[in-house]
Amino acid sequence: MALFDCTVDATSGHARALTFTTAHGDFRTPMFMPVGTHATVKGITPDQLAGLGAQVVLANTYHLAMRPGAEVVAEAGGVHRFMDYVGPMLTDSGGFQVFSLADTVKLTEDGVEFRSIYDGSRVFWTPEENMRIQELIGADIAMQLDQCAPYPAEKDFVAQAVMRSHKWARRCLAAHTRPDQTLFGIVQGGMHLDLRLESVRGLLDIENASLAAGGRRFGGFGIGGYSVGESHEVMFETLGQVARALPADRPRYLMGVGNPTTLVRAVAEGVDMFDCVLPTRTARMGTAFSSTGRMNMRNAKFARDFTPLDHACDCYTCTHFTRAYLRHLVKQDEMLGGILLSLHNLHFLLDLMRRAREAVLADAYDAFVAAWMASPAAQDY
RNA sequence: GGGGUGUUAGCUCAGUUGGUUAGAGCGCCGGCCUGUCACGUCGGAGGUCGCGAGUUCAAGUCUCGUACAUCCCG
Repeated sequence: MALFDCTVDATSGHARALTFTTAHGDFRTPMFMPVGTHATVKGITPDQLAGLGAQVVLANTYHLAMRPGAEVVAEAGGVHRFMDYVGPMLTDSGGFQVFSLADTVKLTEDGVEFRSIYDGSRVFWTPEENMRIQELIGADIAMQLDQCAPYPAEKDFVAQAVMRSHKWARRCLAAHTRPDQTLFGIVQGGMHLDLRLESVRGLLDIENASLAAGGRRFGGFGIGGYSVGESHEVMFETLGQVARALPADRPRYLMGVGNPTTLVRAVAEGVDMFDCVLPTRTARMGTAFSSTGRMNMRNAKFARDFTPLDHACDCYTCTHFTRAYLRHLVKQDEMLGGILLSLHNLHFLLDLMRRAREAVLADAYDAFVAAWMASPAAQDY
């Protein structure tokens, strides 16, 4: 298969199983992508990521551009060689960070000006500059610079964010040249279905114009602007229609979502890819996903519980350590606690998506969802 | 034997010229975490202020006695 080809291996209802080709290997969906903001999935070595069956790993353009600098990563031979990860990688544009981290953001006709959280210096990003940085970092997939509206927000404001994201999408697509890297456009529009569908149409118009001019197309599409504080039900009111409005021959990536039940349900709506800090961040804070629901390993009830973390799990953590020991590590603030829980939580989501794919291939995804929703694991949704 | 100092939450300590339901840090218990500035964050329980007596409208705060700890001098 050629670079960035996407094959639909199977469908089951709206759920899909895709194979996508990159210069660092294929990845198969449905898929969860571990987040490694600073070119490291906190506490987890690349060997361990491979062992977990991770496919795509994320890094963040904002953070890497500020430290150590995109040029340093480029000098190292690109982000893969820099962190010694051999599989596919994706960089978020950092647009989310520009708006969520900086206290003062100045939008101009040409781009966005903000202050670096690292040293307070002024930074000005045009879509072209953002593409240049992401090409220097060198992930297999780059994300367009976009504006993610907060929630709740006035509809006019959300509409403006959609318009701005479209302008930036056009310029990103035009500026993107690296042959071994593909670019994903991003759908915005908050919780408004009309804006969402308008956003999808806008991206497809931009793509068609680009192709007509001999330019590139989007390798896939991010669905941004969800999981920003709204309830799950509010998201699901529009998510399926938005996902299915996107081209069926390319991956749909729901950005920032990592709740197990949300993943299971979103796949049923036609979403293919996810990323989230939830499994690793909550792990470092002492929380574990499990077949019986979330477990706060700081709880006193585990002090003398010498059974495995999750009896139904075969990850390294669950096959080697007891709840009492894990609680001890977490309570004692030992770094191994966060590492072992991160390994487990990542395995949990990675394995969940592997089984989801099996279900799609067997055209039994409805049953998979039903079984999940009826299980104790879905209780904390 | 004489003198000094101390005794307030599980631990280490704050507590104004005596004045409403005695505080902090840590610990303990629990919640949160969704395109990671996250070893973060929010909340909760827990003290008859060593003990006894007194002065006072009012004592953790003053007086006396006493127990314990600790230091110094014999």
